[in-house]
Amino acid sequence: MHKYEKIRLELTRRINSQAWPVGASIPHEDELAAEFGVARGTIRQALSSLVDAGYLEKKRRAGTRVAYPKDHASTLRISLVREQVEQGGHTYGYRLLKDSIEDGIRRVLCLHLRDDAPYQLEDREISLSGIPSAAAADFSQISPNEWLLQQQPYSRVQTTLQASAPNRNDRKHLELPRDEPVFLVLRETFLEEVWLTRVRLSHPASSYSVQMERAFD
Amino acid sequence: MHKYEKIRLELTRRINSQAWPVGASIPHEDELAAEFGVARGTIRQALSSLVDAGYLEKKRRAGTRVAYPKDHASTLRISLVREQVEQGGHTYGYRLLKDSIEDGIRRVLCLHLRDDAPYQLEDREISLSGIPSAAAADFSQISPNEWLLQQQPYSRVQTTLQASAPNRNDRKHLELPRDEPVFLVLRETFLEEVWLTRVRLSHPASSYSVQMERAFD
DNA sequence: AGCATTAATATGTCTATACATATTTAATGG
DNA sequence: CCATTAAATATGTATAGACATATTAATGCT
Repeated sequence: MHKYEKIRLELTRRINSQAWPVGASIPHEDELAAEFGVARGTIRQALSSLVDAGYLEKKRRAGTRVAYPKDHASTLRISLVREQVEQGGHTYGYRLLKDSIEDGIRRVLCLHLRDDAPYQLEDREISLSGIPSAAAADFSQISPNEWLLQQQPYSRVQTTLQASAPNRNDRKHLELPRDEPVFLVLRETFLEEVWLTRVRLSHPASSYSVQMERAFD
Repeated sequence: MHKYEKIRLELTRRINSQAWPVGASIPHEDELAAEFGVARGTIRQALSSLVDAGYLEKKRRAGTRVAYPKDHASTLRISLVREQVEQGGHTYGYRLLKDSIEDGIRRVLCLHLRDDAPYQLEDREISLSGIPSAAAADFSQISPNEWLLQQQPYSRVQTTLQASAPNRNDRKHLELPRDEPVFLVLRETFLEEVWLTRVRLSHPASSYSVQMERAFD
C-alpha cells in the first residue's frame, strides 16, 4: 500500500469518527506533511480523492474543511446494452424494427432482448450531416448504439432519466404487463456544438434500474 | 490559463479531430513533455482529467491510448429536496404525515411540496442503534432528510433509481393523474458497515427527472 | 516450437523546492 | 467609522530528479 493511500485511510477515519467533525477545518497541508513525515505533494494526492468524493472542501488561503454531506457525487456509468445484458449472465438478442431517412436524419427503431424478452427499445435519430457515414450503415445486425461507438467521439453528452407511461411503440414492442410504466433514458450527443444523435431508450420498469454505489474507506 | 489547461485543450482537440483516433496510442509522457516544453508532472496533470473523463486509458508500460467511448462516466449529484425546489425558483413546503418507532427503527413518512403541490414523498427508516439521537429528533418542522445531514457522516451510500407504479401511499399523497407512474430514488447509507438509514423517495413522473451533462472542451 | 526467465520500459509514486494566486486579515487614511 | 489598500498565508501550479512497479518484449532453455 502506498503512502498516500495509508494517509487517505487515516484521514477518512478521522472524518468518520468525527475527530474532525463536519464543518471543521483540518490542519494545513504543510502540517499534515510534517505529521506524516512526507512531502506536501503526497498529502495533496491523499486529499485530492477526498475532495473529489465530496468529503472535503478546499479554498485558497482559507484552508481545507470537512464538507457538509449534502450532495455527494455518485458516478454513473451507463454502458452498452449488450454488455449490460451479457454481464448479468443473460443472452443478448437484437431486432431491427424500422429504419427510415427523412430531412437529413436517419431514424432507427430497434429492440434489445434479454433472454428473448424485450429489454430495451431504442428509438434513435442520427444527423447525417454530423455523421455522414451513418447514411450507408447497416443496422440489421448491429445496433446504432453499438455502431456509433466505432465512429467519431463526442464532446458533450446530455442524459435525462425519467419515469413515464409507455407510448405507442413501447406498448407495441415491450410486452408490458398492465399498468407497468417504463424507465426512460434520453440522451443527446454533440461534437463541438454540432448535433450528432438523439436517442430514447425505454425499458420495462420491472426489469430495469440504475444502481450507484459510493463506498469510502 | 495555466499550462496544463492549454495542453489538455490541445490534447482534446487532437482526440476530437481524430488526429489521434479511437484506439490509437498517444506519445509517451516524456515525449509530450518535450513537445510542449514542460515537466512530466505537468503533462500528467493534463492527462489525468482526460483519463477521469474516460477519454484516455493508461496502462503501465503499454502507454496511453484513446479510449473507446463505450461507457463514459457521468457524475450525478442528488441534492437536498429543499434546495432542488428552491433553486428552480419555486417555494418549498414540508408536511409530516406519520411518525412511529418500532423494533429500534424510527419510521417517518413526510411530504415535500413544490409550489404547494406534492413533489416528493419521503418514506424513511432510521436505525436508532446506528443513530441514537434520532429517537428524540423533532421531524414536525425539519425533514429527516435535512436533519440527518447535520448528523454523523456515512461511509457508504447505495442508490437505486427506478420507475414504478405508485403504491398506496403514493396514490394517497402525491395527487397523481390517472396512469401516472412514479420515479423512485431508493437509498441506503452505512457507516463502516453499520446500517444507518433507508429511504424511499417517490416523485410524480411528470414533475421529476434526473439530468446529467458531461461537457468537454 | 513452446515455455520459463530476464531485460526493457512507460506509467506510478515520492521528494524538495520555487513561485503564483485567491482570500483573508490587518493596516492605512479620509 | 467605513472604505480602500496593503500584507499575510494556504492552496495551486510547475520543475527536476529518483526510484518503484506492472507489463511487454526479448532471450535462452528444453
